[in-house]
Parts: sequence; structure tokens; C-alpha cells
Amino acid sequence: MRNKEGNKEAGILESAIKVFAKHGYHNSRISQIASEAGIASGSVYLYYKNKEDLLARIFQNVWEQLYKEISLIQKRHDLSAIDKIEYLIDLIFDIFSANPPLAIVFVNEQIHLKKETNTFFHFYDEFFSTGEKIIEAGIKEGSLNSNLNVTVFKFFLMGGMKYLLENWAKDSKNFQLTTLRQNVKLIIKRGILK
Amino acid sequence: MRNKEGNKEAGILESAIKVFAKHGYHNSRISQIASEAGIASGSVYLYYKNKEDLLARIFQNVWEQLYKEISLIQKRHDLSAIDKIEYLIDLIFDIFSANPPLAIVFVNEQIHLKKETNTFFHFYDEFFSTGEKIIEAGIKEGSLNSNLNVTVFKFFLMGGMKYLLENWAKDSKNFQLTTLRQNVKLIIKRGILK
DNA sequence: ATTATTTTTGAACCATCGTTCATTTATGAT
DNA sequence: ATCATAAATGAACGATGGTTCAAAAATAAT
Repeated sequence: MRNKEGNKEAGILESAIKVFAKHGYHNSRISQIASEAGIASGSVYLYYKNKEDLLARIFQNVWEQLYKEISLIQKRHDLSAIDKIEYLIDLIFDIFSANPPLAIVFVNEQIHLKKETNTFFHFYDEFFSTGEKIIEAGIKEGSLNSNLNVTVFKFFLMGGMKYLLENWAKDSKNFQLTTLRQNVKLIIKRGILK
Repeated sequence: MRNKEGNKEAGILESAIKVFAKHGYHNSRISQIASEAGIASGSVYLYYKNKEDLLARIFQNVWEQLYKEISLIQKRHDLSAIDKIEYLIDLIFDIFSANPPLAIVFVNEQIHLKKETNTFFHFYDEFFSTGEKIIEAGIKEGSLNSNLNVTVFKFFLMGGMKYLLENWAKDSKNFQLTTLRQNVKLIIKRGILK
């Protein structure tokens, strides 16, 4: 497969996302990524230190973007807490619906990267900590249920969305993205009881 | 490490769960599992066909149990739909809280097993299909919100619980299991709005 | 056109395990 | 005690695939 000229580094990363999504990190071969990118396998090492570095750079990009976006949302004083949470849900679905293979990699492969050796966990931690602040502010201002454990809700929402994204990315016929957004918002806002 | 005598097959599987939980499937060595079980590495192959068979047998056991339990819950005519869902939440937390390494393996490693080659996916499919039936019955009987997309809710709840379990198993100091159960039930029943 | 420099190549290297199996050890029957 | 059978061992095999690097190709400079 051919790349746009002058964009080899990004092209390799795109190819890596596709191959990682299809086979999983450990069953992906550098030679597959290289041929997907239209280069020789040795050339991957001109742009990336090793296989793990490819995965790390994917997550670096994702978490940096997620952190930047959530920071902007948090700062907006015209939005209530629940508005901010809904914006956050849209944000995540927007990022990954534009790139289904990235969604699959995002959901399944972060486990192979350790906190000690990867700087992007800084963004990861800040993302979650900002999310917590938004929820806490909502409790303080009285719009969110004060019985809610912030940590539990944070993980529950993230985990639920990840699982939905994965299943959507693998077989988008099962449900439309709009159904997905609407229902997640419905569930977290009002629950499932009639 | 020593096993109870006369229980080698189960002992090996327990050791595999521990090692898979700690290092992940692909970074786990048969030699590690063997030494954890107190046997020679070749002896693993007296009880299990190969490395993948170890993982498959773990999931076989889990999904068979989950399917049997959800079937019992579904049959109970003394429970409403929401009661059944709450029982289900308790069931999952009970199974995995008794075995944190199993929770970690359950959440992270199923991806390495393919539907085509593993019979336990029968239980997996039946489990989810039974879950859907419980939710659908709740909608029909009028106790659950009829705007709810059953598939979306099913995945959202499962994904949320998986992510919570993983984080709890990795660092149980973050939250107590009772907090976890209560909050999951709270969120899905009533949502987070005050 | 010639030379210097940079980029790319891909065959070969080599470390890493999963798996096998000839041998040893344990168990049980007579 | 002796023999037969079963269970367990762990060194060695072999396949795999990430990574390297000498050589080739492309590009730039003179």
C-alpha cells in the first residue's frame, strides 16, 4: 500500500493502528506493518525505536488529545456539570467513530504499556482527574446525586463506553452511533427504571 | 510452590490464572506457570494440550458458571426484572471478588481466544442472550424504560463492571466492593442526576 | 557527470520460548 | 523383592519474529 509522500512517520503509525486492530499487538508482525505502509521492514526502525514504541506513540497521541479537549470542556463556565459530561461522551464517540481501528486498539492494547516507562500516562492521569473534578463540581453545585462515589462512576462510565466502542467498531451494524450516544446519556442521567 | 496432592490439573490452572493475571497471557511463560505449580514445565502438557488450552479452560469454567447462574436467576418468577439485574450484578461481583487474579484475566485476556475454535463461546452467547431476555421482559412488564436499547444497555453494564473489577483487582484500596455494588445499582436504576 | 550524503532496503542474526520425548522416578501388582 | 505400568522430568529441538547493518538506491552538492 502506498503512502502520501513526505509523511512516512505518520503513515507507519496509521498502518500500525490498522494491523494492531486486526490482529492484536502481540500477533502483529513488524513486517505486516511495513508492507501495509509500503516500505521495507527495516525502515520502521528509522522512525520508531521498536515495536513497543509504535504502540506507545499511538496512546501518546490519543491521551494528549483527550486531555486537551477535556481541559477545554472543564473551563467552560456556561455549561453545567451534566452538560460537560454529555460533551465528554460526545467527544469520545467523535474521536473514535472517525477511526474504528483506533477504537479497537485504544480499548484493547493499553495494557501492554507500563506506567513507569511511558510519559503519556501523565495525560491519562490528568484526564481522569479532570473528569473527577467535573463530577465533584456537579455534586457541590447540587445538580448531581451526592450519594454517588466519584471514582466508581468515573470507571463505570469509561468502561461502559469502551466496551460499547469495541463492539461498535467490530460490527457497526449492531447499532448506530447516535443510538449509542443517546442511550449512554439516558442511562447515566435517569437510569433504566420507568 | 506446592500443590495439594491429587489435584494437579486444577493446581496448574490456578497457577496459570495467577501468572496470566500478573504478566498477561503473552508475557507469561509456561516455565513460570510450572514452577508456580511446583512441577516441571513438561508436565503441564500432561494435563493441557498447549498454552492456549490453559487460557481456554479458564474461560470455559467462568462462562459455564455464569451461564448456569444467570439461567437460575431468569427462571425465578418471584423476582422483578430489576431484582434480577441486581442479582446479576451481585453474582458477577461475588464470583470475581473471591478471586482477584481471575478477575484480571477475565477482563483482559478473552481477546486471545477465537470463537471458531472454542466451545465456551456457546455459554458466552447464551449468557448475553439470557441477559437480554431479562431486560426485554422488564420493558414488556412496564418496569423498565421502553426507550432503552437493550443491546446498548447490556454492553454498557458489562463493560462498566469489567472496568471496575479490573481496577478493583489491581488496587482494592481504591474502593470497597460494597461501595462498588451499591453505586453500580444506583447509577443504572436512577442515574446520577439529583 | 561526478562525488558526497542521506535514505532505504531486506537478508541474516540471534534471543526467545513453546513443545517434544528419551530417560528417570514413583506407584502398584504379584 | 521383582516386575510392569504410569507419571514426571528437563535438556534439547525448532520455529518464530524483532532487530541489525552492510550494501544499494535515491538525492543533493559541486
